[in-house]
Amino acid sequence: MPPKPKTEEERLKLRQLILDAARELFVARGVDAVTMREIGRLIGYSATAIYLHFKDKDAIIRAICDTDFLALASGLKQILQIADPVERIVALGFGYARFALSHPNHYRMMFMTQRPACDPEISEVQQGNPEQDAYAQLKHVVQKAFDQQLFRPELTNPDLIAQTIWAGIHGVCSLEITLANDTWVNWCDIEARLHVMQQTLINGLLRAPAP
Amino acid sequence: MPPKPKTEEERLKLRQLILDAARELFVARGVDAVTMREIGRLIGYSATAIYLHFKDKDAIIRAICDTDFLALASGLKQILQIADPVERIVALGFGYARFALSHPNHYRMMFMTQRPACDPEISEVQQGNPEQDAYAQLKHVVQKAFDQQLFRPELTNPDLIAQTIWAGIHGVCSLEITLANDTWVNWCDIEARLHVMQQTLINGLLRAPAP
DNA sequence: AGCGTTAACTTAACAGCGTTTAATTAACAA
DNA sequence: TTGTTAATTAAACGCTGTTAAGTTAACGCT
Repeated sequence: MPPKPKTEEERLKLRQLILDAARELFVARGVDAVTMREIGRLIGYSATAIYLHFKDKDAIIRAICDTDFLALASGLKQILQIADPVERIVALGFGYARFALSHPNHYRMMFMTQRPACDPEISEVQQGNPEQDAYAQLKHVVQKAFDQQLFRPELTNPDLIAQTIWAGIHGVCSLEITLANDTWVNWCDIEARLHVMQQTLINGLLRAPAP
Repeated sequence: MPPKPKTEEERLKLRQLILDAARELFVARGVDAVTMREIGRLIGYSATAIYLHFKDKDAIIRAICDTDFLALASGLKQILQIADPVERIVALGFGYARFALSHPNHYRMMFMTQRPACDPEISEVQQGNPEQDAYAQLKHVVQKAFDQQLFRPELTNPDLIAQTIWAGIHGVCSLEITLANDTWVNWCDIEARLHVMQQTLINGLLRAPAP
């Protein structure tokens, strides 16, 4: 409604209000289907008011992604405490997949559309910090297993191993998200697909065959 | 420019002209960035002329996808003649990946955005025909290897195996397409990633360890 | 107290989008 | 020669993200 100098706290509160509304709409119907005017309407402001807090729509998306990268990493954090290195990798994969499949529109936004470069200057996520960066978690866990020489001897690059695991899980999840409702393919149950992928990655990467 | 009753042949020619122009633009800059007016301009017609041949933009996309599904399957067809069943699966994976990585915008259109349901009524691609359907090719090749009991005994569903292979290759390609320019991850060489994924799938799925 | 400045916010407007409607034009059939 | 009709376009609609130009109310200053 009316203009009144706001404290920094109030400004942040409105910023968060915008983010929450945008996230809610994005998650429900996808980024492209949501309009600025709609976000404004939901929080009781005009669309242009949003531009006082975000440069453009992409900035909102980036900010949400940032938060969600943190949320993803945070959700996986406890898995790092599993003792067995192999079990830990598998658990990380399942945790990641659960996130992807239960927040498909989030996941699409984060990993299935080229993000606007996610400027590290701006991003609050500390790249490489396993507390905040899910890829760093995976890499850390893979490195531990690598140090114990659990992988096949021809695999000499832990990064390559981590990226292969990621790609495998991501492949299952992203195909599910984009083509689940496609009649073209006679899809098997998603849980089964995920499980077989996990087993295949383990069997294919580890030195000793799984019990 | 002007109006003159056209033969069916001429109509098809213009239809194809539209498709070719649209494909060129789509491939170069992605579906979303290309406008109807732009397609029209490229072929020397107004934007609205397109609507005499296609219901809407989605219809163009569908038609192009259809053609490209055929092109993909056709490009992979010769691989089916490889004798060794394992070698054949690997070659199919590489062929598929080569298509994805050398036509990223095509691939994005075909496998990374939920297509408008690709009505089988309209589609000219014969679903399940290995001559025309790349997934049918994979399934066929996997089935052959399955019949020879090359896969691990716990893998009792050939569909599940095929879908795992697809997901693995797709995971590598789609991550590359969407996140290659992302500074977040310290990406290994794409060829290396692809190769390790192939090897992992083979090692992880096959009964006997690879030589 | 009154005046200017300024922050917060809105309305109006712009350029562009996909698409629809209405108008134009040229060739054919009668 | 006149209608009819197919091919095409220009104009318009409602939408988008975004910008420019107001409007309004609170504050600091004289």
